[in-house]
Amino acid sequence: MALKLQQNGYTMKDNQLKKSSTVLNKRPLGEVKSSSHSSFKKPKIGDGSLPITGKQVSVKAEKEADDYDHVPISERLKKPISSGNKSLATKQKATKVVSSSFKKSSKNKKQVKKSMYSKSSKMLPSSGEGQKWTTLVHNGVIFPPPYKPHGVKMLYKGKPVDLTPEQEEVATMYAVMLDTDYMNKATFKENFMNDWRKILGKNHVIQKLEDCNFTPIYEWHQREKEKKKQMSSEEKKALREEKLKQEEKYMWVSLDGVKEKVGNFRVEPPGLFRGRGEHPKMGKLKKRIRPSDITINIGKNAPIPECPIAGESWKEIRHDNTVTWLAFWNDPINPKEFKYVFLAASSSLKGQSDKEKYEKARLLKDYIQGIRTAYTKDFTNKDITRRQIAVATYLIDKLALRAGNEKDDDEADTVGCCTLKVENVEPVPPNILKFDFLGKDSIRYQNEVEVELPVFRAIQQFRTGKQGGDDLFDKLDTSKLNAHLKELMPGLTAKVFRTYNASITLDDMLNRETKGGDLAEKVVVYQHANKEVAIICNHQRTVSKSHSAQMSRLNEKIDELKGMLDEFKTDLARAKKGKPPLKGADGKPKKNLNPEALERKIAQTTAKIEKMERDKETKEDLKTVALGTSKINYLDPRITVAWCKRHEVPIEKIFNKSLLAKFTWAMDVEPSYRF
DNA sequence: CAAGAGACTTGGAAGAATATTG
DNA sequence: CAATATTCTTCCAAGTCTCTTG
Repeated sequence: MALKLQQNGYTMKDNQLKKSSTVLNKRPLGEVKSSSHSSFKKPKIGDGSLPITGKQVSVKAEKEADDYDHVPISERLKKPISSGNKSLATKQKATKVVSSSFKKSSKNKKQVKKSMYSKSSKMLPSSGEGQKWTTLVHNGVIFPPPYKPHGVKMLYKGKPVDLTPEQEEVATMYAVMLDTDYMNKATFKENFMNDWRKILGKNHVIQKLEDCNFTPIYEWHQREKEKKKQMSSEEKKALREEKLKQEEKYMWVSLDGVKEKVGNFRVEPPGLFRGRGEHPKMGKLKKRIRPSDITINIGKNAPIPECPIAGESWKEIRHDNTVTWLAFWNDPINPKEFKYVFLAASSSLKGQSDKEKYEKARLLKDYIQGIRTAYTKDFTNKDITRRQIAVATYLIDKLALRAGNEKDDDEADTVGCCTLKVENVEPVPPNILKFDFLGKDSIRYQNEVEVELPVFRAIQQFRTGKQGGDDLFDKLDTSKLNAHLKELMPGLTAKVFRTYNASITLDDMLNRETKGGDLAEKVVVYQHANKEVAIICNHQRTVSKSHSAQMSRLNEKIDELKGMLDEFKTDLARAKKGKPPLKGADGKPKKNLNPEALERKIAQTTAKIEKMERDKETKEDLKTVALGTSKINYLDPRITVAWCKRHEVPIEKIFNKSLLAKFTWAMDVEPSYRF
């Protein structure tokens, strides 16, 4: 089994989370990197651009393997495993496991020769508490290119204005957003103008936004976009490769000697802050980040990345192996907060904690009965805090609400469970609760649920004597709630319920609803379960601009097919009597078909209509539901993998390339796995 | 224990790439 | 094969939760 997990050069022991209290220690490094596994670590490091010192890792760089990364999986499968290139062979193997449709897992278990690159000797199994890595080598971050002035003049009171490049840059940020909804937001415009004015200077010609006309710049930008689109695919490709070449060295790190992908190695470019919902800071200028804003975290013996901007230097270098970030800078919009550079989701570090997340959720399975019994009992506890904790936990469990931390006044006004306001929950006798609030990302949550009478009464009572804007749970916050949850189960927090409920729902539905049928039908079963979870978690998306047009086009097509069907039917009736078919709608005579042929046509058309009706229905059904978020964050991939194995569904039907990479750790699960 | 710093996961939208269709 | 629809990827905002400090 272990051999199959090499993509990231690591394996994980099953059941790292046992029911003991030690379980929740962050990363049992010793276990993860036990020497028996580490000898199979993908030895690929360096690639020549990562300057790895002998001290860091005693492995030679292997260049060739990299190009291989860009070969599609299907292509890779065709190539024979080259025994001459170890890293290539290893990689291939890992890929094969991922992409094969579980024909026979033992086939993939061919022994890999013990690698000379084994690092078991330096994998100190006793790595300390909270330690995330031993060696870390990377090249820092890449900066967006400096601003290139275009010289297109905007108008002020109808007259062209000269702007310095700095002023023009900010004007262009605004002009480019002329066709967005932000133009209808007074806050956005005001914040923008305040920040732009600082750059224009006090006595600039431009004083009022209302007198500005950005359309020349907007139109210039549209033309540029069009130009880019019209570029021949050959030079598009050349451009892409050029970019890739530049970024190549920033894309990878060597973590404990293993080559891993970086997530966001590009420093965020300057722009206007696009806050969601009614964010008080929307439109503010997000200033350019310079090297002197950036703190780098890197292994002690690794060379300090060269600062990519000549004459400038990093703010600080740290060697903190208790964290996973490679770099951070302060968010220019909210300087109290940080922007981190982390490894990609496909990295072992992320995979490791992802697995731990699901193991914790599975642990909740064993406690959930007791927890539910306990909070049900507490619905009527005479201690109001206990009562509020009970009801809040109930809502988090039953409705998959988020915890609801306190928010500052300079953020959008959204709520979660603990921050629900009286006006967000309306009790409708006898026992219905009507929820209506803005949650994360200002996504609206609207739901009417029937609840147990004690819950209903408790909510009524929490509301009495309060204003609409007052906290429903006035005795509660997330830290109190989580502190309580931790007493019920080690490591339990509010968000675990979301993971648990999402995954258990998937597992349950897949196992109840898979009834055989063909591949397509099974995929539909999966999508149906996926949709159910997305609804529970309130994962929404805005309906696409062209949705209604698409729907009416579908309707037209269906009508057209129905017309054809009618024609076939009359023709059939006539053919049975030996008469020729009527002329078609276009007036042209039709081929004289025999009744059997017409019967077939009718059957075909009927099937086509039915399929289109179904497609139409699912399309309408899913127009506001986002399936991706739950797939990425809430559904234990092992449920999916095991189900695919049991029902001979190729995993690629469910997971795309990135998900396959993200979930390598889940690929060798037993077909019998249940959440 | 309240507030704040810090680090990490989760989220929808926009843009890019790819597949489908007319 | 161009236009359109779908899917994937990137972007970065917005959450959760822990730990430290006073």
